[in-house]
Amino acid sequence: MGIDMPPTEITMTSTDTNTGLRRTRQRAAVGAAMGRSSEFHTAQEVHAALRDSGDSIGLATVYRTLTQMAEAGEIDCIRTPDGQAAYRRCSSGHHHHLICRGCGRAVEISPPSFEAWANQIATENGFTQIDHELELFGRCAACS
Amino acid sequence: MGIDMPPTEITMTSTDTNTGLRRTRQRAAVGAAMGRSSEFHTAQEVHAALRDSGDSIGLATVYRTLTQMAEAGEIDCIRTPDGQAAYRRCSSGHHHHLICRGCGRAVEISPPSFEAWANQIATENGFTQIDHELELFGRCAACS
DNA sequence: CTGTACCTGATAATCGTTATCATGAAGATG
DNA sequence: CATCTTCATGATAACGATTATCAGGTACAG
Ligand SMILES: [Mn+2]
Ligand SMILES: [Mn+2]
Ligand SMILES: [Zn+2]
Ligand SMILES: [Zn+2]
Repeated sequence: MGIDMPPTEITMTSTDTNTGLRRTRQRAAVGAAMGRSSEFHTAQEVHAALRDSGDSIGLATVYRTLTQMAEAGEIDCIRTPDGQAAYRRCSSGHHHHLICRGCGRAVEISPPSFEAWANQIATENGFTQIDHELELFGRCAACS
Repeated sequence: MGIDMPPTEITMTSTDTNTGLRRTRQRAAVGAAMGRSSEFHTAQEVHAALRDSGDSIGLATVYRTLTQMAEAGEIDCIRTPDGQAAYRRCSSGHHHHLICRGCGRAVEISPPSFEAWANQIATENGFTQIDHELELFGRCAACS
C-alpha cells in the first residue's frame, strides 16, 4: 500500500544544486565571500573585497550572482535607506532582521506570531499571494 | 503653586505651520496633488501629473518637497522593489500598508500588537532608538 | 573530445536622485 | 507700501547604482 516515492537521491547533475546554473569559479568566490561574513554587504563591497583578496571577477558578474542567490533564497536582500541593495547570508528559512543604524550589525529574528498575523490581515482584505517586508532599525548597545 | 505654562496659543508666524518653511505655490501644488490621491506615487509621477494639469513646477522642487513632507510626517515613503522612493498621503499617526502588486492599491493597517512586539524584541537585544519598516504585498481581489 | 548553450566582464547606457547656482519670491520690518 | 534679507525655485550638470551589450571564454552533455 506504500506510495511509490521517487528516489530520494537527487539526480545530481553537474549544474549547480537545484538552480540549473553552471558552477564557475566566480560564483564559488561570491558564495565563499558571502559565507565568510554575517553582515550586510552591497554588490560593490563584495566586488571590492574579492578584487582586494586577489580574486579576479567582474562587477557585472557580482551583481548577477547576488541577484540569483537572492532569488534562490540563499541570501537575503534588503534596501538601505538610500536605496542600495544589500545582501547577507542567511540561515535557512524565512526570517527578518534587527539592524543597527550605526555599525550595520544585524540580528536575525523570526516571529511566528507575526507571520500568522500578516497572513490573516491580508486575507481579511481579500489579498492573495501574500508576501511581506519587515525590518527593525535602531542603535545597538555598542553604538549608543 | 501653578506652573507658568507658556501660552498654549501657538505663535502662528506666516511660515508654514510648524515646519518653518515658506508657503509657496509649488508646495501647495504638491500638497494638493498628494491629497488628491491615496495611492503611492514617485516624485517623477507627481511632477508629470502637475505639469500635465498646467501647474508649472521644477522636478528638483518636487523631490525636495516630497522629502520635506515625509520628514514632517505628512506623507509616507516606501521603497519599491526596484529601489525607487514612492510617497503616499497618509492618515495621521503611525501605520503600515498592504499593497497590491498588480494595481498598487493600498490599504492602511495599524497593528498595535505589532508595535509593542517590535519594541520589545529590539530592547531585548540591547537596541535603542527603534524604528521599523513593515509592508505587506499581495494581489487584491480585483487583480486575482 | 566536440559542440553548443551558457557565462563572463569591460564597457556603455540607463535612470533615479542630488548638487549647483543664478534668479525669483516670501515675509519681516518700519 | 517700500525695502531688505533670506530662503525657495528650477534648468542644468553631476552623481552613482544598476542594467544592457556583446565579443570572447568556459562548463558540461553527449
Ligand atoms: Mn537573514
Ligand atoms: Mn500611510
Ligand atoms: Zn551598532
Ligand atoms: Zn490590485
